[in-house]
Amino acid sequence: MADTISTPTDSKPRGRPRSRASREAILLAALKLLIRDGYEKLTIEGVAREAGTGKSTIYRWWDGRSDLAVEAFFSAIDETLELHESGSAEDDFRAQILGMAGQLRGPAGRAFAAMLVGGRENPAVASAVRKRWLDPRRDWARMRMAWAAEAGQLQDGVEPRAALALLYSPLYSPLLFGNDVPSDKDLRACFDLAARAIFRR
Amino acid sequence: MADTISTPTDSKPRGRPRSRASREAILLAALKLLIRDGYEKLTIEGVAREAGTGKSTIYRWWDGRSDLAVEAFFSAIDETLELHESGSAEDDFRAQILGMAGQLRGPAGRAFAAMLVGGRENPAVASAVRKRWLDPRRDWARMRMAWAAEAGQLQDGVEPRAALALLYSPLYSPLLFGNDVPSDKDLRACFDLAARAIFRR
Amino acid sequence: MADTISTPTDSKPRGRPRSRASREAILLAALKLLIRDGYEKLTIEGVAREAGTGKSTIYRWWDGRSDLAVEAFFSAIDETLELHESGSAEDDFRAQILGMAGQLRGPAGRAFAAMLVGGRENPAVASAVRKRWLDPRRDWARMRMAWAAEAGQLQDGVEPRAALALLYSPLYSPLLFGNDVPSDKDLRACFDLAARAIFRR
Amino acid sequence: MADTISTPTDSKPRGRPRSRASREAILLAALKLLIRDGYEKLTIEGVAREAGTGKSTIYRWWDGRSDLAVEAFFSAIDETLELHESGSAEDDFRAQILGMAGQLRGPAGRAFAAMLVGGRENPAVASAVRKRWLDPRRDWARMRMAWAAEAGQLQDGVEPRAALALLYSPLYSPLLFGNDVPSDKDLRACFDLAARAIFRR
DNA sequence: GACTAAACGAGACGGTACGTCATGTCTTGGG
DNA sequence: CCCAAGACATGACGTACCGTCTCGTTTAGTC
Repeated sequence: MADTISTPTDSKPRGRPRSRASREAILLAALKLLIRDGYEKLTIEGVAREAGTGKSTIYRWWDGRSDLAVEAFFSAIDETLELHESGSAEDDFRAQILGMAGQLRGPAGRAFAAMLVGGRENPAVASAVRKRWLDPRRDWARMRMAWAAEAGQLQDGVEPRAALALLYSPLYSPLLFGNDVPSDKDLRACFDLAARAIFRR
Repeated sequence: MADTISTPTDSKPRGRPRSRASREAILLAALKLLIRDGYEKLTIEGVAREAGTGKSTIYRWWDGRSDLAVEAFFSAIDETLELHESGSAEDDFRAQILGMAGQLRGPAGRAFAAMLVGGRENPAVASAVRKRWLDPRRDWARMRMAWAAEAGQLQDGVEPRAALALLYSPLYSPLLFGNDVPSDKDLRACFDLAARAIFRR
Repeated sequence: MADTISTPTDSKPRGRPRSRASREAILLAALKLLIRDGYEKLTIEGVAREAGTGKSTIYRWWDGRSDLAVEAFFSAIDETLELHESGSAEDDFRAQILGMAGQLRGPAGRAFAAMLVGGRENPAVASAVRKRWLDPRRDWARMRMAWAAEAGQLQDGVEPRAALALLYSPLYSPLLFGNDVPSDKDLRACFDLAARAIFRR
Repeated sequence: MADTISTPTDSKPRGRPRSRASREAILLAALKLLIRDGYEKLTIEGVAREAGTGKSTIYRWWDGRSDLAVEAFFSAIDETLELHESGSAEDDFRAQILGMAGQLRGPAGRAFAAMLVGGRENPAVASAVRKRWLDPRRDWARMRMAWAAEAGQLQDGVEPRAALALLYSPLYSPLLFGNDVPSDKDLRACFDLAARAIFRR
């Protein structure tokens, strides 16, 4: 750690260092426009104008608007993966789902959906969203579900895959139709219903 | 329609009418490109080129690409709303959901998602899809659910709204992440799990 | 000529016809900027801005700035090739050279030189200038010189090629050094000197 | 003046001295690109790339591409002003003109013309070329012509200015049209013709 | 031998213009 | 009157250089 000599990737950053201010201005501008006008109307020139930078600075660091949109989005939302690991699987899943809803609620959710849109065309976006959002949450969920199964907290004959799909789908599907993430109240109702079929209490 | 004998594409380029042919060529071309390249890369010029028509002919009948995409999509998929009304609400819902999955499976589903999600910017698209696809099915589902409630087929304390969300979400949500509609097997597993919590049997 | 039916290249111009107004506005703007700022600072975007047209309209009809500059230039100067064919070769050449000087004097000459510059990179420009300006004048001059030789108006041992070079070079060479075409007075002095060696009187 | 020790502006050059290697690499690269691609396509970045230096090193010592091009050109050609001062003005002028042609022949001549003519916009280029090439030669020529006049070697009524224009123009004017400097043979023919009218023999 | 200061390579910065492409509108001529 | 063809003004695309500006690294002389 203290060893500055044998850092594995000992890359000397030559040339003028990247400007933090520009980077932040660009991401902020992109997010603003993404939320205000939607993904389809997000233009690189617009972002450059809004951020007060040159286009080349954007193209130097991002591959295009989809790439930029992804990073703008993730730079803005609270991406932290809160792990709730009490003894009760049901409580843990409920807490996590409500927490995710909180993170995606409002403009952030619109931007999230907007990006998933962009991702349809550009595989890189989809994969980025998957990697940074979906995968960690899915991995945690699978693990937690496996643990619950071991602990005998699942009802008989419950397939973990189907159970996870049932628990999480109501959170995402409204985004497909241009709606926001459901309210906590609605989400709770869905969750409790699903939980009836899944968890042993 | 009845005339199956005369050569199928017997277009005598003499004289006047081309209206129907153009219209169909345009819709076909639009669908082809929509499926092949996705919504975002669908261009009016591309459609005109593919269909061998002038751009103005497209603009005369449609408002823009979103409008065109919607109509192209619905002109192609089997939009029929199959109503299953046996005595068992569970059977009816299962049949309908699996039927919808069949309609949306494959390229059609991708186009569907592309439009839904790509049309987020243009409210007209979302509203068209809602009007032609979502609303009829939701209306039927609400009605069927109310009927089931009356008939005492629901378990105690089941909120119809939440129940519907739980039943239908697993069908749609994968579309948001660039995946296809789930397989019948997966869908069945989800449905059966949800049904445990919802229907009295 | 009057036969409108059997025109050899009977091309039916489909689509919207080219706009004369745009064409003229573009050429005028190009000329204005060419003269004001020089060839090197002539930009397509500048011309489009000045002319109030789109860039694509320029690119649709011209290959680039050099091509545009050529046409702008020739659309503006009096390109007419005045043929002076009196009995005296000396008088004819003098008249033609002074006439050319008149056409190239002032901004036009600067533009002419500017284009020859542009032509260094883009062979098309050089060839265009050659074709529309140089060649006709050189052809005439060669013919006139041959005629003079036949008529015994040349002194002994005068090579026509060298004689032509001697007569015309003083007109052009100042352009190379950023100067204008010489004054009539200077030109006359040069011409008379050369004429001493060339023409028999 | 002869004192190389106590130069008037005896500035002690603190810091790292200018790198000769860089300077030369830059000039060489500039010349290479100037000849290969012409003046218009000469870019600072291209030179820096070719020379393996940073752009700032170029901008530190030159004002821009025109300035650089001028110096690159003159660093390469044999700029020496050969003075031929025999008793015969005709012989002296002929020798000098043929000598200049030799210096300007080939790629160097193209570069020369490229700069002259490409530098039309930037007065600095033209003036530099004038100062380093044209002026010394013109001064010598004027002097030599005056001397010839005094010595009675000119024919009656010969204006020195016109005579000089006549003698030198055929050398330069082809450069304007993208051609090379004339061959010695052609140049000789022109010169001899002009000489007939100018020199007394 | 350490210090100082300018020149060096590298390359990021805000820009301008490039030449291409799609937009949605318009204007023709022909069937 | 409809329709293909296609010209039009607009504006974003992604690229190439511009000339300026940091950086960390040489490379002399001066202390």
